[in-house]
Amino acid sequence: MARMPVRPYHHGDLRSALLVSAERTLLEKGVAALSLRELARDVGVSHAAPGRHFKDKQALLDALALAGFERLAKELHTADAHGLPLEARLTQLAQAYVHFAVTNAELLEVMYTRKHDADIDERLRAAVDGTTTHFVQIVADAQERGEMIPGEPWTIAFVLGAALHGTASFAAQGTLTPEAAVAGIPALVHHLLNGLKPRENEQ
Amino acid sequence: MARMPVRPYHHGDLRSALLVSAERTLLEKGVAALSLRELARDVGVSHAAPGRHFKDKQALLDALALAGFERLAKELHTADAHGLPLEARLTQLAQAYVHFAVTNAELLEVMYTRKHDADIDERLRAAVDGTTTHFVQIVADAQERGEMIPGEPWTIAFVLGAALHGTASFAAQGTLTPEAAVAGIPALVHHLLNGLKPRENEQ
DNA sequence: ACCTGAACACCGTTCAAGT
DNA sequence: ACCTGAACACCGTTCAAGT
Repeated sequence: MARMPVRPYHHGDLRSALLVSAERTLLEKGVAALSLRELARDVGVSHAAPGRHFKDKQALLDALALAGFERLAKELHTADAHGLPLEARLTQLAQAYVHFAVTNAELLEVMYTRKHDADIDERLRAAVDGTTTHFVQIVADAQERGEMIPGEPWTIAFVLGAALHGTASFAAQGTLTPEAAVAGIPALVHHLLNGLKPRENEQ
Repeated sequence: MARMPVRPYHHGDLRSALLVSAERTLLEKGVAALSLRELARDVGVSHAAPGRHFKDKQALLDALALAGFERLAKELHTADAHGLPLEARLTQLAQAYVHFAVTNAELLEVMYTRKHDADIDERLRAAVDGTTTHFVQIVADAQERGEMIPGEPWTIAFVLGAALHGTASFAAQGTLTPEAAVAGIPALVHHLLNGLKPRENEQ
C-alpha cells in the first residue's frame, strides 16, 4: 500500500519555495540570520539543494533584491493618483515609499547593497530605471503645466528622489519611528516644492 | 643573547590595533570580508584574543561605527564656513558629507546598520545628535536673519538632512558616480532653498 | 533534471590553561 | 590583566553518487 510520499524527491518548485522562506526569515529575523543551510532545513531539502537554483548566497540575495524592486515599483505605481494636484500626488507617492521602507526594512538593506552579480544587474537596473523614469515623467509633466520650474527633469527629480530615499533610509534604520516618518512626509513635500528660503520680497 | 622578542606576549594595544586593521579591511575588501579570525591573524595574535577586547563581532562593528560618526562630525565641523552666505555654506557642508560617503562607503554601511548594542548606543546617539544639532542650529540662525522660512527648525533641518543623506546613500551605493554626486550638490542645495515650484505669479 | 551525503575550508564564541 | 589552544556548533561551496 504505497502512500503518496510526504516529501517527494523532487521538490517541485524549490527555487520559489526558497525565496518565500528567505523573505520570511528576512522579515522576522533579519539579513544576518539568513543562512542557506537553515533555509534548506526550513524547506525540507538537503543543505546542498539550494546550490542547484542559486549559484551562491549572493545570487539568492540578488533575486530577493530584484523581487523587492519590482514590488516597490508596483506599489509606487498603485499609489500614483494621476488626477490629484501635484503636491498631494507627490505626498502620496512619498508615503507609499516610506511605508514600503518601514515594512520591509531588512529587504531594503538587501536591495541597497551594491554587491550584485553582473547577470542580475541588468534586470535590476531595469527595475530601478522604471521607477526613476516614473518620477522623471511626473516632473516633466508638471513642468509642462507650469507647476514646476524649468530645467533638466532628471535634476529636479533627483531632489525629490534624494529626499525621499533619505527619509526612507532614516525610517528603515530606526532613526525615525515609522509613525514619525510617515507623519513628516506632507511637510517634507511642501518644503521641497516651496523651498526653505522665504518666498516674498527678499533683497 | 636574548633579543627583544618580535612579538611580545602582550600586544600592548591590541584593541586599537584591531580597529585600525578592521578599518583597513573595510576600505579594501568590504564588510563582508571582515572576520575576527582574519583580523587576529593580520595583527598577529591568536583567534581568541579579540574576544578580550570586543565581546563579539557586533561590538567591534559598533566601535567602528562610533569612530565613523565621530570622524564625520569632525569633518562636517571643519567644512563649516560660518562666514559664507547660506547657500554656499550649505553646499560646502553637503559636499563634505558626500565626500565622506564616497570615500568611506563600506564604513557608512556599518554606521547605518541599526543593530547596535545598548551600551554603545548612548555614545552613538550622542555623536549623531551632535551633527543633528549642528544642522538645526544653522537653520535656527538662518531663520533669525530672515534667510529661512519660519517653523520648527528641526522640521526644516530634516528636509536638508534627508536630501543629503539620500544623496550620500546613492553615492555610497554606486547609483551615482562619486563625481556626479559631488557635481550635483550645488543644484541640489539651490533647489532645496528655492523650491521646485515656480517662484512668481502662480495661480 | 534534480537532489543527497560526505567532505573541505572556513567562521564566531567559549573556556580552561598558560604567562 | 592579557593571551593561547582546543573544542563546539555553526557556515558556504563543491562534487561524486543516487533517483
